[in-house]
Amino acid sequence: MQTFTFLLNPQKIHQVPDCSRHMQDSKLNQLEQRLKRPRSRKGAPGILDVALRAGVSGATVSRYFNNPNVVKPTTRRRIELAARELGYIRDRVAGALHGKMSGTIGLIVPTIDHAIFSELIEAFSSQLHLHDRTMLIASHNYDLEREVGIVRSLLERRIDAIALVGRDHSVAALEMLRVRRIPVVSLWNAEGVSGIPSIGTDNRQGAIDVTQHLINLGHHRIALLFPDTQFNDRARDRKAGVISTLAVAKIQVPEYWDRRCPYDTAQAKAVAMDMLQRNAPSAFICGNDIIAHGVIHAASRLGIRVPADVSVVGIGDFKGSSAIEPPLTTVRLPARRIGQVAADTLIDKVTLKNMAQLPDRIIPTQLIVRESTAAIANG
Amino acid sequence: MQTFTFLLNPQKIHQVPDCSRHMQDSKLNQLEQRLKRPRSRKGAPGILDVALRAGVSGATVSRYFNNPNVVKPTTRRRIELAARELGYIRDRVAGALHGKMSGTIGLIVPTIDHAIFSELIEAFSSQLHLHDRTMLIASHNYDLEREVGIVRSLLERRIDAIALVGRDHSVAALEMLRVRRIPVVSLWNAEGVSGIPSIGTDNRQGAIDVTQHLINLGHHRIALLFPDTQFNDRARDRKAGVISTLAVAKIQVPEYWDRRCPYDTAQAKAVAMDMLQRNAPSAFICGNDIIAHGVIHAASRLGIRVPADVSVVGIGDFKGSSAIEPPLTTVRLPARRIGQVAADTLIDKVTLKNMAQLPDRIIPTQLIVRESTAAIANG
DNA sequence: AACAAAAATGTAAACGTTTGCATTTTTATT
DNA sequence: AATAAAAATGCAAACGTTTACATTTTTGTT
Repeated sequence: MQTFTFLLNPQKIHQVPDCSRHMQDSKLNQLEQRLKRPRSRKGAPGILDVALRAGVSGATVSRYFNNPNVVKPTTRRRIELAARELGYIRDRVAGALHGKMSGTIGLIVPTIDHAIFSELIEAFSSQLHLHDRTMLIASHNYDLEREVGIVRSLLERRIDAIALVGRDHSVAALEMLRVRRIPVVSLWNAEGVSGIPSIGTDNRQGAIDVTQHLINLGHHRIALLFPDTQFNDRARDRKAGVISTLAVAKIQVPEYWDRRCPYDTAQAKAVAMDMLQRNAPSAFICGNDIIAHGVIHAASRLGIRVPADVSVVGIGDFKGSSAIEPPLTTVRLPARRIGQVAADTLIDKVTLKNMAQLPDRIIPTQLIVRESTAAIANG
Repeated sequence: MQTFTFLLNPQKIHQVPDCSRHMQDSKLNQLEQRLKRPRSRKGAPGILDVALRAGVSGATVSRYFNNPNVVKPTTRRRIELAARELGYIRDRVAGALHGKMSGTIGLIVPTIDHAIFSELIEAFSSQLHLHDRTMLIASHNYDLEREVGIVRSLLERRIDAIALVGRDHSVAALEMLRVRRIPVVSLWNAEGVSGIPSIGTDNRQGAIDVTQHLINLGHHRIALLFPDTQFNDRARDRKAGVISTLAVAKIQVPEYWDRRCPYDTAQAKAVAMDMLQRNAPSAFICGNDIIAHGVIHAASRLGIRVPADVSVVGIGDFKGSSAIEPPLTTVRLPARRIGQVAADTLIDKVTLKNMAQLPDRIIPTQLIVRESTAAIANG
């Protein structure tokens, strides 16, 4: 609620921007310029305006902003006052030019518009803001070619560090980052890629947990509904976990129960309805909660009771999974935590210049048993 | 998939940029440094390295990147080659310093982790990328104080323009933007704030449409489930639309059917269960789809049929609203379109420097009648 | 072939900070 | 009070581009 007073000197005089040898004029002009108007672009005051007003040199003002305690308290107050009166805002761009950090950190996600990533993004962004950093974010829609362009674009903006979601990345992008020694972390997966530390969760383990849960309940007629695993390492890991666990229990999934399904509730619902009407399994394992929601809706539409007639598990514990009817048994992925840890890690790396390779951080998943699963009646 | 070869020319000789008298050591160091590594920060080549390799001046290289068709095709190719060989990446920070646009545009949203905003964000971001711009995004969680800090922070990063979601903004923030003549648009609402053009949708009209739909079906025992309207102008507009439409139809909403409900399916479910068990209305109007989902789940849990026993409408047409059982009658808000138009508008304003006040853009809503509403049996 | 006009390129001064070094002021020590 | 040491400040050269303006090269015309 503080009031800024923007002092604009009305009788601005601008002389010719004389750029030639004989410096006499030039020097004078410069001086004049500085006296007459709040110099610098767009009428915004610069560090020198503040300095002038506070009766110190620009260097001192700069120091005041970067390391206040090296300037004398008296001076400090004068600068503070001057800055406030002029409505001064630092220009980090100019600062960054000088080899300083830009204060921006990049985040590349497959897509922003996705329940689980938006949680991650929000957490990452908030954590950065807490430390006076800004986030540059971009999405590539699972297109590694685009990822290269995005990395380049972020590099052009001098990001100090970058977080990449997923394990599959374009070699060119990684190489650009390596050459420039930009700290990188890989998010979401347990194990990272060559030389890139990862902060993530064990997707495989999460999948194992829900599968085992179903097996424990006596299910063996189990259907799988997973997204395309080719360009999605999360889905790949999860499905692998499911398959291996089922194998241990000697459960085979016939081909017509192993269906591919995009990340979309409506489409999942359609696929599930089809399956439920023909040859219904006793349980569905879904690649993520969004798909699981579709299955539950499909059952609801067909009057098939969950969990009495069919059990459903998801992976993710998205918003809404606890509220759906019946509440969904799933495995919680610590999206917020990952975002937060990622931000902290990168800030650390940047400020401490600690180039030591960090160990991977695995943040555990958690099986959440709700009401969409039950033991089969005739075990 | 192309391979970059990073050719580092070891025996580069550069003349001493002699600045100052007694530079002996320093001079040596500098020279040494330049011999040892491809000059400039972090081992990344600069525009001058490219120029040297291509046998032209830095100016020409700069021109090549900013306006290729002013350099002769022959030269163009040489520069292109040199840049590729060195793995050169432009430094927009340095460019921006020169008064050029920074190429970044800000977006401030109440929260990123929100179905409808993340759609908006994704669209905005994609559109910017299409035009080689980058998005700086931040969220303030409905805290106007924080908004000031965020605006300042974005300004420090020299954003070229900014989009603000909502109509309520801190005066200080707006003033900072005004002084620096940063193009601003206000998103989401039909009418903007003083002097700020808006790109949005008529929330009021959307609310009127769903309400009228319900009235047409013969409902008059109607309950309202809205978020707190104090810091949320969208919710405020919507509720106002509902109330006025009901008033025209001479329908009163008793206080116990006018309930406040946060933006959360689980909590909406709880509130709705309570209402359905005591004194059930014949229809629910929900402030947004998320809340409507909660109501539908509540009914499902209690064995109350939708729409046979109770009708439910939402506002928003979020992902999942078409797949829920029963599919939700709601009004579609053109989030993606708003994001896209916003991006285009701001880019236009920045590049054309067209400071003429733009007219507000109202993108229409659309009533989507699905299966969660029905005429009441005993009209 | 000579010349003017147009196109391409080079030169060097900005852009708004930061920071090493030099200088001044303050504080502590005798 | 004189001096050394420490703290505070000032000076001016970076940082890596862009862009007037000057200069050179190319093109077109006769």
